[in-house]
Amino acid sequence: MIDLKALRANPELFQKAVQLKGMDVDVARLLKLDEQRRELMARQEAARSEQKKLGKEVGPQLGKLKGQLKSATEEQQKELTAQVQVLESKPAALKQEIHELDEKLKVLEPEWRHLWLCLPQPPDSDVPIGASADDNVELRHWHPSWFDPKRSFADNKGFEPKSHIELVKKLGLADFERGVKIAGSRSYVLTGAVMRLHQAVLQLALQYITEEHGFQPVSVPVIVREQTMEGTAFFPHGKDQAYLVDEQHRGGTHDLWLTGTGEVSLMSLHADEILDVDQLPLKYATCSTCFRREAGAAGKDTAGLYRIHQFDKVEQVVICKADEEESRMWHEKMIGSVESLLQKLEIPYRLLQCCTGDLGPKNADMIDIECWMPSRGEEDAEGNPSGQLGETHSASRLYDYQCRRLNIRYNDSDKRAICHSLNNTVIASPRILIPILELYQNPDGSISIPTVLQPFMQGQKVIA
RNA sequence: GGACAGGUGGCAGAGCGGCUGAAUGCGCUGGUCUCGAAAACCAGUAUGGCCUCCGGGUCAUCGUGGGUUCGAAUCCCACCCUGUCCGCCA
Repeated sequence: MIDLKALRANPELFQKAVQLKGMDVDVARLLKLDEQRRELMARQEAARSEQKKLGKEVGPQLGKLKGQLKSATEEQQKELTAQVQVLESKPAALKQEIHELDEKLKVLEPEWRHLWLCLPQPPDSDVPIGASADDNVELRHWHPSWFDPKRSFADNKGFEPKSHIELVKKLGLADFERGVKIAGSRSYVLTGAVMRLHQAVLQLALQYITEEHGFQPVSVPVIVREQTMEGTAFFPHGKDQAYLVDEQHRGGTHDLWLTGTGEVSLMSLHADEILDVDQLPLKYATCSTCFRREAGAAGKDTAGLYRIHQFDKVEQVVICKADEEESRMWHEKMIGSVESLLQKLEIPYRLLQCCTGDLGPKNADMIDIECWMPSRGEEDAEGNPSGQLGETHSASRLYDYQCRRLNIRYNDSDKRAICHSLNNTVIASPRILIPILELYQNPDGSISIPTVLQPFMQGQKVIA
């Protein structure tokens, strides 16, 4: 959410932000509604002020007159009633005026508010301008010595790769058919060692981020109120992507929503709180099940574990002081910690600087990480895939955009300010199982378990 | 799911139609006193919006939303939340 004062002072900046992000928000209309709203409110306040003043003068007199009415003769009653009417006429007119202004505000406010909520965070000046993910810019890449994605899989490992789908099917450790039978498209069942591998990678990530990087582990709700989705700025823009728990339909008082990321609840922990500067930065991590409708992705990545409706994710957030340097520092730190985790897992990856068009409404800056997935990409004449990088991580910097909506503030000596927030994927599984399963496969279809994951799998070294 | 009780400032707690943005106590901040501290005493101490000639002005907020009234923390309705007991249950 944008500071309306900032919008009024510099509308061009926000007009440009809308354009850079390829969004459709009528900034001029918002400004106009904002002006109308303030004008109506000013008139209403003046009327209320008058009403209050008048009430204090007239009220006691009215009380007295009405008291006298009870014991008055018929003649006196007429006289007193007339006096009451005179006294009541002016406040009544004001009441009517206030009511009418109220009605006008009620008409105007929903649209005003919607536009305000839709107004995006301007991209940072150093974010490259671009229309879509195709314009994202590679920052750096890394790979372990034993696998260079510049060469083919066969060149690296001496045999042609199987996809993670083939591998787990052959091992009998995943069942997509039954997943679909139970829950519909993009559903899956993991079994045995692959289920344990899924748990292992999550455990490793949570332990790593909490113990080595000092993030506080928190277990949070994944079914939340609409205001929680709105406060974290996933709504209104991302409403299509969230599953609705339609409680009203069956007589409940309010609906609930399934969260698509642990960020929603982690960020909402301190909604409407005024923190002390000494409490900052707050560093939280959670492991939560994430639900995504994948609306608009029909026909895309339909097979396997890449694009699915339900997965688990270790997510980290930082709530810090309103300081650009500090925000940038945490962004770097979080990205660095994920890089080092991927290096422990020995997965080739690259960092992408997302361009303006790929940022989403709430981000000032976003860095994605893509991991090497041998089964993706074009197939050659023999049907062997080229391999391709696939998105597995995303690190966002939001300045005060999210905390303003959530109303998370802090006291610093005699100043009060809105906090900054950041969030980042530590690991999302099963998607991360794709590079792990495919890169660590052996010619016989067995899968070696990465060394760092073995302690989380009772020392098991191979899935066969 | 059933039956009660209750939601007021940082905390405790009064108020139950106008004098109440709110008594009192605690806490916190500053000051007096003191070699220093404690105690005592004095003063200050909610949040947000709008306007401002930057002195201030004004409105809203006593769980939330409606209503009654010239006027609501106070009366009425709905909802939310918390506590206690019973039932069910991972």
